[in-house]
Amino acid sequence: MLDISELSRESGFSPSKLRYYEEVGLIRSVGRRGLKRLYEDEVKTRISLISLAQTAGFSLGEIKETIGSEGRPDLDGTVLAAKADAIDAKIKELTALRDGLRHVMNCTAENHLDCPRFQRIIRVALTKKQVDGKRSKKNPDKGRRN
Amino acid sequence: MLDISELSRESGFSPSKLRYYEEVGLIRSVGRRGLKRLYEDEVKTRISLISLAQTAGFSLGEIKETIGSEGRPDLDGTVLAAKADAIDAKIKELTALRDGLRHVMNCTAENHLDCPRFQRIIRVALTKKQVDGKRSKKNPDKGRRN
DNA sequence: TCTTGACCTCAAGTGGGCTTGAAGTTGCAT
DNA sequence: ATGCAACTTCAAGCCCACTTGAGGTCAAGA
Repeated sequence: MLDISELSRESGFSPSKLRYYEEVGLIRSVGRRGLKRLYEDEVKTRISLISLAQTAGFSLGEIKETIGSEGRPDLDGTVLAAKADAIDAKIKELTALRDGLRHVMNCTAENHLDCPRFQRIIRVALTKKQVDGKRSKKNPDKGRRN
Repeated sequence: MLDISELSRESGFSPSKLRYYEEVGLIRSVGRRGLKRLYEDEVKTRISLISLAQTAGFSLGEIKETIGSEGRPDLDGTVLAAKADAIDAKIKELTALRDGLRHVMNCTAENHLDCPRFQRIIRVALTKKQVDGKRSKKNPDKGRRN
């Protein structure tokens, strides 16, 4: 059992952030000591998980949907699998990007965007993403979601 | 040379997004055909790069700072190296997260947050992050930036 | 008992990254 | 010459993830 300031100190999350997460149902407190919220130790793992998932680019909504509001809501296997696959895809993109940057560092081309090697690296990373495929016919300014 | 609708179609970025990027100096057009902006082909690579960098969690500001407003502003090697390292760190986190999720999928523990294997995976991912170290003394609600 | 300081709630504000909408301009086809 | 679709600008709006601020409450110590 920890209060909010302990949890904040140990997790590196500001108290306001912790309260906010509780408000949106990502974590929960299990009571009060006076006014102070009390958290179970478990919540530390939960917070770490949330932090990682955010790094992976998931929204709080997606995270909640994946890990549930309580610990239990038996994390649906297919959801988890989908997220794991999404992360895999992201890892590939990041790897390509990193390689691209490292290449640029010791590439002598004056304009790196013209460097064929660089372009290939970037393009390869995105062909995976191109599963997004095609969408709206015309393009009267509307469209896509990224 | 392409106009905005062609670029939009080929890149999957909405016209408004392209105009916005131009406004903030991430891309540039090289003239007009009538009213229409004209872009060089180079900008496609640039856009791909921006997209990847966003996936990696960088803000538009950071991206601009890294790849410059024009193609040239000779991408500072140390900045690039730092970004590459940051991406490496992120890859490690994502890998751990993915492994964690995959583990949960065929872990029989009723509450996965209690599963020691899972906890270890998560913890390992974050110890890398703990370079963030310590900060403010007290914790009167102020503090940190994540 | 009184103060103090760390917590509390709730509403409003912030910054990033765009999108939307109104009003105007343009080139091309009729 | 006229219409119209596809652009243009500019300001305002929106969603997300929080932070900030005002005003209130509590419990531990002087």
